Amino acid sequence: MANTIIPEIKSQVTDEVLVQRRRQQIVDAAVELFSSQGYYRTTVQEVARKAGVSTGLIYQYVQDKEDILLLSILDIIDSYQQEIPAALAGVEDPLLRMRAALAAYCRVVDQRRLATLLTYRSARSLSSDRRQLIKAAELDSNRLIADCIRACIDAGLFEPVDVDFITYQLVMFAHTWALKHWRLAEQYSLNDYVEKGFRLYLHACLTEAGWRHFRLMFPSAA
Amino acid sequence: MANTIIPEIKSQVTDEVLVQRRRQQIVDAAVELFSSQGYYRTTVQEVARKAGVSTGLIYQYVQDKEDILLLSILDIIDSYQQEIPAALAGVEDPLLRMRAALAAYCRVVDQRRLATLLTYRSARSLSSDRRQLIKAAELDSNRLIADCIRACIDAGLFEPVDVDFITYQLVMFAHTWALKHWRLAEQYSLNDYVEKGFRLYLHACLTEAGWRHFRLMFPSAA
DNA sequence: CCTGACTGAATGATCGTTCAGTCAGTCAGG
DNA sequence: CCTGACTGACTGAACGATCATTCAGTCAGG
Repeated sequence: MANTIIPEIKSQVTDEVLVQRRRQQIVDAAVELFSSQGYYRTTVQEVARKAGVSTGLIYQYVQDKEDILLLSILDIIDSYQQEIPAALAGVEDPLLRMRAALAAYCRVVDQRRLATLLTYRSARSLSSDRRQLIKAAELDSNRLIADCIRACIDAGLFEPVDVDFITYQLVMFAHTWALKHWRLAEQYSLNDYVEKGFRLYLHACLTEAGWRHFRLMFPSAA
Repeated sequence: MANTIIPEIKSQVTDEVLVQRRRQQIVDAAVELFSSQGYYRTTVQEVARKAGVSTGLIYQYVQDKEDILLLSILDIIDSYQQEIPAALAGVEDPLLRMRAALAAYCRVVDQRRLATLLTYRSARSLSSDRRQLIKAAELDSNRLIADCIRACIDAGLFEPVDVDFITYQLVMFAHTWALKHWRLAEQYSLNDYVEKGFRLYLHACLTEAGWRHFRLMFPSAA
Protein backbone atom coordinates (compact mmCIF):
# COMPACT_ATOMS: atom_id res chain seq x y z
CA MET A 1 0.00 0.00 0.00
CA ALA A 2 1.32 3.38 -0.96
CA ASN A 3 -1.70 5.31 0.14
CA THR A 4 -1.76 8.97 -0.65
CA ILE A 5 -4.33 9.26 2.08
CA ILE A 6 -3.17 8.09 5.46
CA PRO A 7 -6.16 7.51 7.64
CA GLU A 8 -5.73 8.52 11.26
CA ILE A 9 -6.37 5.18 12.82
CA LYS A 10 -4.80 4.81 16.20
CA SER A 11 -2.95 1.71 17.17
CA GLN A 12 -1.79 0.59 20.60
CA VAL A 13 1.32 -0.79 19.00
CA THR A 14 4.16 1.64 18.45
CA ASP A 15 6.42 -0.20 16.03
CA GLU A 16 5.37 1.29 12.69
CA VAL A 17 6.66 -1.59 10.58
CA LEU A 18 4.82 -4.11 12.68
CA VAL A 19 1.64 -2.04 12.43
CA GLN A 20 1.88 -2.11 8.63
CA ARG A 21 2.46 -5.82 8.53
CA ARG A 22 -0.25 -6.76 11.01
CA ARG A 23 -2.81 -4.45 9.44
CA GLN A 24 -2.14 -5.93 6.03
CA GLN A 25 -2.63 -9.38 7.50
CA ILE A 26 -5.93 -8.32 9.03
CA VAL A 27 -7.10 -6.48 5.92
CA ASP A 28 -6.31 -9.42 3.64
CA ALA A 29 -8.49 -11.67 5.75
CA ALA A 30 -11.19 -9.04 6.10
CA VAL A 31 -11.44 -8.23 2.39
CA GLU A 32 -11.93 -11.87 1.61
CA LEU A 33 -14.59 -12.40 4.26
CA PHE A 34 -16.39 -9.09 3.79
CA SER A 35 -16.42 -9.60 0.03
CA SER A 36 -17.98 -13.00 0.14
CA GLN A 37 -20.29 -12.70 3.14
CA GLY A 38 -20.74 -8.98 3.59
CA TYR A 39 -19.60 -6.75 6.39
CA TYR A 40 -22.35 -7.37 8.90
CA ARG A 41 -22.39 -11.11 8.44
CA THR A 42 -18.70 -11.33 9.17
CA THR A 43 -17.65 -11.40 12.80
CA VAL A 44 -14.44 -9.98 14.14
CA GLN A 45 -13.64 -13.44 15.47
CA GLU A 46 -13.82 -14.83 11.93
CA VAL A 47 -11.47 -12.16 10.66
CA ALA A 48 -9.09 -12.98 13.50
CA ARG A 49 -9.21 -16.70 12.80
CA LYS A 50 -8.63 -16.23 9.06
CA ALA A 51 -5.78 -13.81 9.72
CA GLY A 52 -4.28 -16.31 12.15
CA VAL A 53 -4.33 -14.02 15.16
CA SER A 54 -6.42 -13.65 18.27
CA THR A 55 -9.52 -11.50 18.54
CA GLY A 56 -7.89 -9.23 21.03
CA LEU A 57 -4.92 -8.51 18.82
CA ILE A 58 -7.11 -6.89 16.23
CA TYR A 59 -8.14 -4.29 18.76
CA GLN A 60 -4.53 -3.33 19.24
CA TYR A 61 -4.34 -2.25 15.63
CA VAL A 62 -7.75 -0.69 15.04
CA GLN A 63 -10.25 1.10 17.21
CA ASP A 64 -13.32 -0.80 16.15
CA LYS A 65 -14.80 -3.02 13.47
CA GLU A 66 -15.56 -0.06 11.22
CA ASP A 67 -11.87 0.71 11.03
CA ILE A 68 -11.30 -2.71 9.52
CA LEU A 69 -13.89 -1.90 6.87
CA LEU A 70 -12.30 1.46 6.12
CA LEU A 71 -8.86 -0.08 5.73
CA SER A 72 -10.32 -2.81 3.53
CA ILE A 73 -12.03 -0.41 1.16
CA LEU A 74 -8.97 1.82 0.92
CA ASP A 75 -6.91 -1.25 0.14
CA ILE A 76 -9.20 -2.11 -2.75
CA ILE A 77 -9.20 1.38 -4.21
CA ASP A 78 -5.46 1.40 -3.84
CA SER A 79 -5.14 -1.60 -6.12
CA TYR A 80 -6.48 0.53 -8.98
CA GLN A 81 -3.78 3.07 -8.27
CA GLN A 82 -1.17 0.34 -8.53
CA GLU A 83 -2.35 -1.47 -11.60
CA ILE A 84 -3.36 1.26 -13.97
CA PRO A 85 -0.06 3.14 -14.04
CA ALA A 86 1.69 -0.19 -14.49
CA ALA A 87 -0.46 -0.94 -17.54
CA LEU A 88 0.28 2.47 -19.04
CA ALA A 89 4.03 2.27 -18.64
CA GLY A 90 5.74 2.45 -22.00
CA VAL A 91 2.59 3.19 -23.98
CA GLU A 92 3.05 6.51 -25.76
CA ASP A 93 0.22 7.00 -28.20
CA PRO A 94 -2.68 8.82 -26.47
CA LEU A 95 -5.34 6.61 -28.00
CA LEU A 96 -3.50 3.45 -27.03
CA ARG A 97 -2.99 4.81 -23.52
CA MET A 98 -6.67 5.53 -23.28
CA ARG A 99 -7.45 2.00 -24.31
CA ALA A 100 -4.86 0.51 -21.99
CA ALA A 101 -6.22 2.46 -19.04
CA LEU A 102 -9.78 1.31 -19.68
CA ALA A 103 -8.67 -2.26 -20.18
CA ALA A 104 -6.55 -2.21 -17.03
CA TYR A 105 -9.35 -0.75 -14.98
CA CYS A 106 -11.76 -3.40 -16.22
CA ARG A 107 -9.20 -6.11 -15.60
CA VAL A 108 -8.67 -5.07 -12.00
CA VAL A 109 -12.41 -4.92 -11.48
CA ASP A 110 -12.69 -8.38 -12.97
CA GLN A 111 -9.96 -9.82 -10.78
CA ARG A 112 -11.34 -8.24 -7.63
CA ARG A 113 -14.95 -8.38 -8.56
CA LEU A 114 -16.40 -9.14 -5.15
CA ALA A 115 -14.06 -6.64 -3.55
CA THR A 116 -15.29 -3.97 -5.94
CA LEU A 117 -18.84 -4.79 -4.99
CA LEU A 118 -17.87 -4.43 -1.36
CA THR A 119 -17.06 -0.77 -1.88
CA TYR A 120 -20.59 -0.18 -3.13
CA ARG A 121 -22.30 -2.34 -0.58
CA SER A 122 -20.56 -1.19 2.51
CA ALA A 123 -19.25 2.31 2.02
CA ARG A 124 -22.40 3.71 3.55
CA SER A 125 -21.89 1.67 6.69
CA LEU A 126 -19.02 3.98 7.52
CA SER A 127 -19.37 7.13 9.50
CA SER A 128 -19.51 10.27 7.42
CA ASP A 129 -15.89 11.34 7.92
CA ARG A 130 -14.55 7.92 7.16
CA ARG A 131 -16.67 8.00 4.01
CA GLN A 132 -14.97 11.23 2.98
CA LEU A 133 -11.68 9.40 2.92
CA ILE A 134 -13.09 6.87 0.49
CA LYS A 135 -14.43 9.57 -1.77
CA ALA A 136 -11.10 11.36 -1.82
CA ALA A 137 -9.32 8.14 -2.70
CA GLU A 138 -11.79 7.50 -5.50
CA LEU A 139 -11.37 10.95 -6.99
CA ASP A 140 -7.66 10.42 -6.82
CA SER A 141 -7.79 7.22 -8.79
CA ASN A 142 -10.16 8.76 -11.34
CA ARG A 143 -7.43 11.21 -12.19
CA LEU A 144 -5.56 8.40 -13.95
CA ILE A 145 -8.38 8.12 -16.46
CA ALA A 146 -8.96 11.84 -16.75
CA ASP A 147 -5.32 12.40 -17.69
CA CYS A 148 -5.63 9.96 -20.58
CA ILE A 149 -8.68 11.77 -21.90
CA ARG A 150 -7.01 15.14 -21.62
CA ALA A 151 -4.00 13.84 -23.54
CA CYS A 152 -6.30 12.77 -26.38
CA ILE A 153 -7.90 16.19 -26.46
CA ASP A 154 -4.52 17.94 -26.42
CA ALA A 155 -3.38 15.75 -29.31
CA GLY A 156 -6.43 16.83 -31.30
CA LEU A 157 -7.81 13.31 -31.38
CA PHE A 158 -10.80 14.08 -29.16
CA GLU A 159 -13.27 16.91 -29.34
CA PRO A 160 -13.02 19.21 -26.33
CA VAL A 161 -15.42 17.02 -24.36
CA ASP A 162 -16.31 17.41 -20.71
CA VAL A 163 -13.44 15.45 -19.19
CA ASP A 164 -15.02 14.86 -15.80
CA PHE A 165 -18.21 13.61 -17.34
CA ILE A 166 -16.52 11.13 -19.64
CA THR A 167 -14.19 10.04 -16.86
CA TYR A 168 -17.12 9.12 -14.64
CA GLN A 169 -18.80 7.27 -17.45
CA LEU A 170 -15.66 5.26 -18.08
CA VAL A 171 -15.14 4.49 -14.42
CA MET A 172 -18.72 3.37 -14.11
CA PHE A 173 -18.34 1.35 -17.28
CA ALA A 174 -15.62 -0.63 -15.54
CA HIS A 175 -17.55 -0.91 -12.27
CA THR A 176 -20.60 -2.06 -14.17
CA TRP A 177 -18.67 -5.19 -15.05
CA ALA A 178 -18.76 -6.03 -11.35
CA LEU A 179 -22.17 -4.60 -10.54
CA LYS A 180 -23.98 -6.43 -13.34
CA HIS A 181 -21.63 -9.33 -13.80
CA TRP A 182 -24.43 -11.84 -13.33
CA ARG A 183 -25.94 -10.63 -16.58
CA LEU A 184 -23.04 -9.26 -18.62
CA ALA A 185 -20.84 -12.31 -18.24
CA GLU A 186 -23.60 -14.39 -19.80
CA GLN A 187 -23.22 -12.41 -22.98
CA TYR A 188 -19.70 -11.09 -23.26
CA SER A 189 -16.16 -12.03 -22.43
CA LEU A 190 -14.23 -9.39 -20.56
CA ASN A 191 -12.35 -8.54 -23.75
CA ASP A 192 -15.51 -8.16 -25.80
CA TYR A 193 -16.93 -5.95 -23.14
CA VAL A 194 -13.90 -3.69 -23.01
CA GLU A 195 -13.76 -3.51 -26.78
CA LYS A 196 -17.41 -2.55 -27.12
CA GLY A 197 -17.06 0.06 -24.44
CA PHE A 198 -13.98 1.55 -26.00
CA ARG A 199 -15.77 1.91 -29.32
CA LEU A 200 -18.83 3.42 -27.73
CA TYR A 201 -16.92 6.18 -26.01
CA LEU A 202 -14.77 6.83 -29.07
CA HIS A 203 -17.91 7.62 -31.04
CA ALA A 204 -18.72 10.28 -28.51
CA CYS A 205 -15.26 11.83 -28.49
CA LEU A 206 -13.21 11.38 -31.65
CA THR A 207 -12.54 14.27 -34.00
CA GLU A 208 -12.07 13.77 -37.75
CA ALA A 209 -8.34 13.56 -37.16
CA GLY A 210 -9.04 11.20 -34.30
CA TRP A 211 -10.94 8.86 -36.60
CA ARG A 212 -8.11 8.82 -39.11
CA HIS A 213 -5.69 8.09 -36.30
CA PHE A 214 -7.97 5.37 -34.99
CA ARG A 215 -8.14 3.62 -38.35
CA LEU A 216 -4.38 3.79 -38.50
CA MET A 217 -3.92 2.26 -35.04
CA PHE A 218 -6.66 -0.35 -35.45
CA PRO A 219 -6.65 -1.24 -39.14
CA SER A 220 -8.85 -4.28 -38.52
CA ALA A 221 -11.78 -2.14 -37.39
CA ALA A 222 -14.50 -0.95 -39.73
CA MET B 1 -48.01 -2.66 -6.94
CA ALA B 2 -48.78 -4.55 -10.07
CA ASN B 3 -45.92 -6.97 -9.81
CA THR B 4 -45.37 -9.32 -12.66
CA ILE B 5 -43.45 -11.45 -10.21
CA ILE B 6 -45.44 -12.54 -7.22
CA PRO B 7 -43.05 -13.67 -4.58
CA GLU B 8 -44.18 -16.66 -2.59
CA ILE B 9 -44.15 -15.11 0.81
CA LYS B 10 -46.43 -16.83 3.24
CA SER B 11 -48.65 -14.89 5.54
CA GLN B 12 -50.59 -16.12 8.55
CA VAL B 13 -53.38 -13.78 7.57
CA THR B 14 -55.85 -15.09 5.02
CA ASP B 15 -57.67 -11.95 3.90
CA GLU B 16 -55.83 -11.09 0.68
CA VAL B 17 -56.83 -7.43 0.64
CA LEU B 18 -55.68 -6.94 4.18
CA VAL B 19 -52.38 -8.65 3.37
CA GLN B 20 -51.81 -6.19 0.53
CA ARG B 21 -52.61 -3.20 2.67
CA ARG B 22 -50.55 -4.24 5.67
CA ARG B 23 -47.57 -5.24 3.59
CA GLN B 24 -47.59 -1.90 1.83
CA GLN B 25 -47.69 -0.20 5.22
CA ILE B 26 -44.72 -2.26 6.39
CA VAL B 27 -42.78 -1.81 3.15
CA ASP B 28 -43.28 1.95 3.13
CA ALA B 29 -41.78 2.19 6.58
CA ALA B 30 -39.03 -0.28 5.76
CA VAL B 31 -37.92 1.42 2.54
CA GLU B 32 -37.56 4.68 4.36
CA LEU B 33 -35.57 3.21 7.23
CA PHE B 34 -33.48 0.80 5.19
CA SER B 35 -32.68 3.57 2.71
CA SER B 36 -31.44 6.00 5.27
CA GLN B 37 -29.83 3.70 7.83
CA GLY B 38 -29.20 0.51 5.92
CA TYR B 39 -30.73 -2.90 6.36
CA TYR B 40 -28.63 -4.20 9.22
CA ARG B 41 -28.77 -1.04 11.23
CA THR B 42 -32.55 -1.05 11.13
CA THR B 43 -34.34 -3.20 13.66
CA VAL B 44 -37.64 -4.88 13.07
CA GLN B 45 -38.95 -3.00 16.08
CA GLU B 46 -38.14 0.30 14.35
CA VAL B 47 -39.95 -0.78 11.22
CA ALA B 48 -42.92 -1.74 13.35
CA ARG B 49 -42.94 1.57 15.18
CA LYS B 50 -42.70 3.60 11.98
CA ALA B 51 -45.41 1.53 10.35
CA GLY B 52 -47.58 2.04 13.40
CA VAL B 53 -48.01 -1.63 14.22
CA SER B 54 -46.62 -4.04 16.76
CA THR B 55 -43.51 -6.12 16.26
CA GLY B 56 -45.50 -9.32 16.36
CA LEU B 57 -47.83 -8.23 13.61
CA ILE B 58 -45.02 -8.02 11.12
CA TYR B 59 -44.36 -11.70 11.61
CA GLN B 60 -47.91 -12.46 10.58
CA TYR B 61 -47.24 -10.97 7.16
CA VAL B 62 -43.68 -12.09 6.47
CA GLN B 63 -41.57 -15.03 7.50
CA ASP B 64 -38.49 -13.11 8.56
CA LYS B 65 -36.65 -9.83 8.25
CA GLU B 66 -35.22 -10.77 4.87
CA ASP B 67 -38.73 -10.96 3.47
CA ILE B 68 -39.20 -7.31 4.37
CA LEU B 69 -36.05 -6.49 2.43
CA LEU B 70 -37.19 -8.51 -0.58
CA LEU B 71 -40.57 -6.78 -0.64
CA SER B 72 -38.87 -3.41 -0.27
CA ILE B 73 -36.53 -3.93 -3.19
CA LEU B 74 -39.29 -5.26 -5.42
CA ASP B 75 -41.36 -2.21 -4.52
CA ILE B 76 -38.55 0.08 -5.65
CA ILE B 77 -37.98 -1.73 -8.94
CA ASP B 78 -41.71 -1.65 -9.48
CA SER B 79 -41.73 2.12 -9.39
CA TYR B 80 -39.65 2.15 -12.57
CA GLN B 81 -42.23 -0.05 -14.23
CA GLN B 82 -44.94 2.42 -13.31
CA GLU B 83 -43.26 5.67 -14.22
CA ILE B 84 -41.53 4.95 -17.47
CA PRO B 85 -44.58 3.80 -19.42
CA ALA B 86 -46.45 6.81 -18.07
CA ALA B 87 -43.73 9.13 -19.40
CA LEU B 88 -43.86 7.47 -22.81
CA ALA B 89 -47.62 7.69 -23.23
CA GLY B 90 -48.53 9.78 -26.23
CA VAL B 91 -44.97 10.19 -27.47
CA GLU B 92 -44.77 8.77 -30.97
CA ASP B 93 -41.44 9.69 -32.50
CA PRO B 94 -38.87 6.98 -31.70
CA LEU B 95 -36.11 9.42 -30.86
CA LEU B 96 -38.36 11.42 -28.57
CA ARG B 97 -39.51 8.21 -26.93
CA MET B 98 -35.93 7.21 -26.38
CA ARG B 99 -35.21 10.53 -24.75
CA ALA B 100 -38.36 10.45 -22.68
CA ALA B 101 -37.53 6.97 -21.40
CA LEU B 102 -34.03 7.96 -20.35
CA ALA B 103 -35.28 11.15 -18.73
CA ALA B 104 -38.03 9.31 -16.89
CA TYR B 105 -35.62 6.66 -15.65
CA CYS B 106 -33.24 9.30 -14.39
CA ARG B 107 -36.05 11.23 -12.80
CA VAL B 108 -37.28 8.19 -10.86
CA VAL B 109 -33.75 7.45 -9.75
CA ASP B 110 -33.41 11.05 -8.63
CA GLN B 111 -36.65 11.00 -6.68
CA ARG B 112 -35.86 7.69 -5.03
CA ARG B 113 -32.16 8.10 -4.83
CA LEU B 114 -31.56 6.46 -1.49
CA ALA B 115 -33.97 3.70 -2.36
CA THR B 116 -32.06 3.02 -5.56
CA LEU B 117 -28.87 2.79 -3.56
CA LEU B 118 -30.59 0.31 -1.29
CA THR B 119 -30.97 -2.15 -4.14
CA TYR B 120 -27.22 -2.09 -4.66
CA ARG B 121 -26.27 -2.14 -1.03
CA SER B 122 -28.54 -4.84 0.17
CA ALA B 123 -29.45 -7.14 -2.67
CA ARG B 124 -26.60 -9.44 -1.70
CA SER B 125 -27.95 -9.78 1.80
CA LEU B 126 -30.74 -11.85 0.33
CA SER B 127 -30.61 -15.58 -0.07
CA SER B 128 -29.79 -16.72 -3.56
CA ASP B 129 -33.32 -17.58 -4.62
CA ARG B 130 -34.73 -14.34 -3.35
CA ARG B 131 -31.99 -12.60 -5.30
CA GLN B 132 -33.18 -14.33 -8.45
CA LEU B 133 -36.52 -12.60 -8.07
CA ILE B 134 -34.80 -9.23 -7.99
CA LYS B 135 -32.79 -10.03 -11.08
CA ALA B 136 -35.88 -11.11 -12.98
CA ALA B 137 -37.68 -7.93 -12.01
CA GLU B 138 -34.71 -5.87 -13.15
CA LEU B 139 -34.52 -7.59 -16.53
CA ASP B 140 -38.20 -6.98 -16.90
CA SER B 141 -37.90 -3.27 -16.34
CA ASN B 142 -34.90 -3.05 -18.68
CA ARG B 143 -37.19 -4.20 -21.44
CA LEU B 144 -38.83 -0.79 -21.42
CA ILE B 145 -35.56 0.79 -22.52
CA ALA B 146 -34.65 -1.97 -24.94
CA ASP B 147 -37.93 -1.52 -26.78
CA CYS B 148 -37.20 2.15 -27.35
CA ILE B 149 -33.80 1.34 -28.80
CA ARG B 150 -35.22 -1.33 -31.07
CA ALA B 151 -37.83 1.12 -32.34
CA CYS B 152 -35.06 3.56 -33.30
CA ILE B 153 -33.23 0.82 -35.17
CA ASP B 154 -36.37 -0.28 -36.96
CA ALA B 155 -37.01 3.31 -38.01
CA GLY B 156 -33.53 3.47 -39.50
CA LEU B 157 -32.44 6.16 -37.04
CA PHE B 158 -29.97 3.93 -35.20
CA GLU B 159 -27.30 1.66 -36.58
CA PRO B 160 -28.04 -1.99 -35.82
CA VAL B 161 -26.30 -1.73 -32.45
CA ASP B 162 -26.19 -4.38 -29.76
CA VAL B 163 -29.48 -3.59 -28.05
CA ASP B 164 -28.72 -5.39 -24.79
CA PHE B 165 -25.39 -3.70 -24.46
CA ILE B 166 -26.72 -0.20 -24.99
CA THR B 167 -29.67 -0.91 -22.74
CA TYR B 168 -27.40 -1.83 -19.87
CA GLN B 169 -25.29 1.24 -20.42
CA LEU B 170 -28.36 3.45 -20.34
CA VAL B 171 -29.72 1.79 -17.23
CA MET B 172 -26.38 2.18 -15.53
CA PHE B 173 -26.22 5.76 -16.71
CA ALA B 174 -29.41 6.41 -14.76
CA HIS B 175 -28.27 4.44 -11.73
CA THR B 176 -24.97 6.28 -11.75
CA TRP B 177 -26.89 9.41 -10.87
CA ALA B 178 -27.69 7.74 -7.57
CA LEU B 179 -24.43 5.86 -7.10
CA LYS B 180 -22.21 8.90 -7.65
CA HIS B 181 -24.62 11.63 -6.71
CA TRP B 182 -22.21 13.06 -4.15
CA ARG B 183 -19.92 14.00 -7.01
CA LEU B 184 -22.18 14.46 -10.03
CA ALA B 185 -24.66 16.76 -8.33
CA GLU B 186 -21.81 19.14 -7.57
CA GLN B 187 -21.30 19.61 -11.28
CA TYR B 188 -24.58 19.04 -13.09
CA SER B 189 -28.28 19.54 -12.65
CA LEU B 190 -30.35 16.46 -13.34
CA ASN B 191 -31.42 17.95 -16.67
CA ASP B 192 -27.87 18.70 -17.75
CA TYR B 193 -26.89 15.20 -16.82
CA VAL B 194 -29.70 13.61 -18.82
CA GLU B 195 -28.99 15.85 -21.77
CA LYS B 196 -25.29 15.03 -21.81
CA GLY B 197 -26.01 11.33 -21.52
CA PHE B 198 -28.55 11.40 -24.30
CA ARG B 199 -26.06 13.09 -26.63
CA LEU B 200 -23.32 10.67 -25.69
CA TYR B 201 -25.33 7.60 -26.56
CA LEU B 202 -26.69 9.19 -29.73
CA HIS B 203 -23.15 9.55 -31.00
CA ALA B 204 -22.70 5.85 -30.60
CA CYS B 205 -25.95 4.89 -32.32
CA LEU B 206 -27.29 7.38 -34.86
CA THR B 207 -27.21 6.66 -38.58
CA GLU B 208 -26.88 9.44 -41.16
CA ALA B 209 -30.65 9.53 -41.43
CA GLY B 210 -30.77 9.52 -37.66
CA TRP B 211 -28.61 12.62 -37.49
CA ARG B 212 -30.81 14.43 -39.99
CA HIS B 213 -33.84 13.47 -37.95
CA PHE B 214 -32.11 14.56 -34.76
CA ARG B 215 -31.34 18.00 -36.13
CA LEU B 216 -34.94 18.27 -37.20
CA MET B 217 -36.27 17.34 -33.74
CA PHE B 218 -33.73 19.41 -31.82
CA PRO B 219 -32.99 22.43 -33.99
CA SER B 220 -31.20 24.19 -31.16
CA ALA B 221 -28.43 21.58 -31.04
CA ALA B 222 -25.19 22.03 -32.92
C1' DC C 1 12.54 -8.81 35.90
C1' DC C 2 10.31 -5.42 32.72
C1' DT C 3 8.02 -4.16 28.80
C1' DG C 4 4.92 -4.62 25.38
C1' DA C 5 2.88 -7.85 22.08
C1' DC C 6 -0.36 -11.14 22.30
C1' DT C 7 -4.29 -14.36 23.91
C1' DG C 8 -9.13 -15.87 24.33
C1' DA C 9 -12.72 -16.48 27.76
C1' DA C 10 -16.02 -13.49 29.80
C1' DT C 11 -19.20 -9.56 29.52
C1' DG C 12 -22.91 -6.92 28.22
C1' DA C 13 -25.66 -5.06 24.75
C1' DT C 14 -28.34 -5.67 20.93
C1' DC C 15 -31.88 -7.69 18.23
C1' DG C 16 -34.72 -11.37 15.55
C1' DT C 17 -38.29 -14.12 16.75
C1' DT C 18 -41.90 -16.14 19.63
C1' DC C 19 -46.00 -16.75 22.21
C1' DA C 20 -49.32 -16.09 25.92
C1' DG C 21 -52.67 -13.14 26.10
C1' DT C 22 -56.21 -9.13 24.60
C1' DC C 23 -59.90 -7.64 22.03
C1' DA C 24 -63.29 -6.73 18.46
C1' DG C 25 -66.28 -8.86 15.68
C1' DT C 26 -69.38 -12.88 14.19
C1' DC C 27 -72.82 -16.03 14.69
C1' DA C 28 -75.79 -19.90 16.54
C1' DG C 29 -79.11 -20.96 19.90
C1' DG C 30 -82.37 -19.46 23.10
C1' DC D 1 -82.48 -9.15 20.91
C1' DC D 2 -79.34 -11.16 24.19
C1' DT D 3 -75.50 -14.17 25.31
C1' DG D 4 -71.66 -16.87 25.25
C1' DA D 5 -68.56 -19.51 22.39
C1' DC D 6 -65.46 -18.86 18.84
C1' DT D 7 -62.28 -16.79 15.44
C1' DG D 8 -58.42 -14.48 13.95
C1' DA D 9 -55.99 -10.08 13.92
C1' DC D 10 -53.15 -7.90 16.86
C1' DT D 11 -49.92 -6.80 20.91
C1' DG D 12 -45.44 -6.37 23.29
C1' DA D 13 -42.71 -8.35 26.95
C1' DA D 14 -39.54 -11.99 27.25
C1' DC D 15 -36.22 -15.34 25.36
C1' DG D 16 -32.07 -16.81 23.41
C1' DA D 17 -28.55 -16.18 20.19
C1' DT D 18 -25.14 -13.59 18.44
C1' DC D 19 -21.21 -10.57 18.60
C1' DA D 20 -18.24 -6.36 19.46
C1' DT D 21 -15.34 -5.27 22.82
C1' DT D 22 -12.57 -5.79 27.06
C1' DC D 23 -9.19 -7.28 30.28
C1' DA D 24 -6.68 -10.35 33.37
C1' DG D 25 -3.23 -12.96 32.41
C1' DT D 26 0.82 -15.32 29.45
C1' DC D 27 5.07 -15.15 27.29
C1' DA D 28 9.35 -13.82 24.76
C1' DG D 29 13.25 -10.99 24.36
C1' DG D 30 16.09 -7.50 26.07
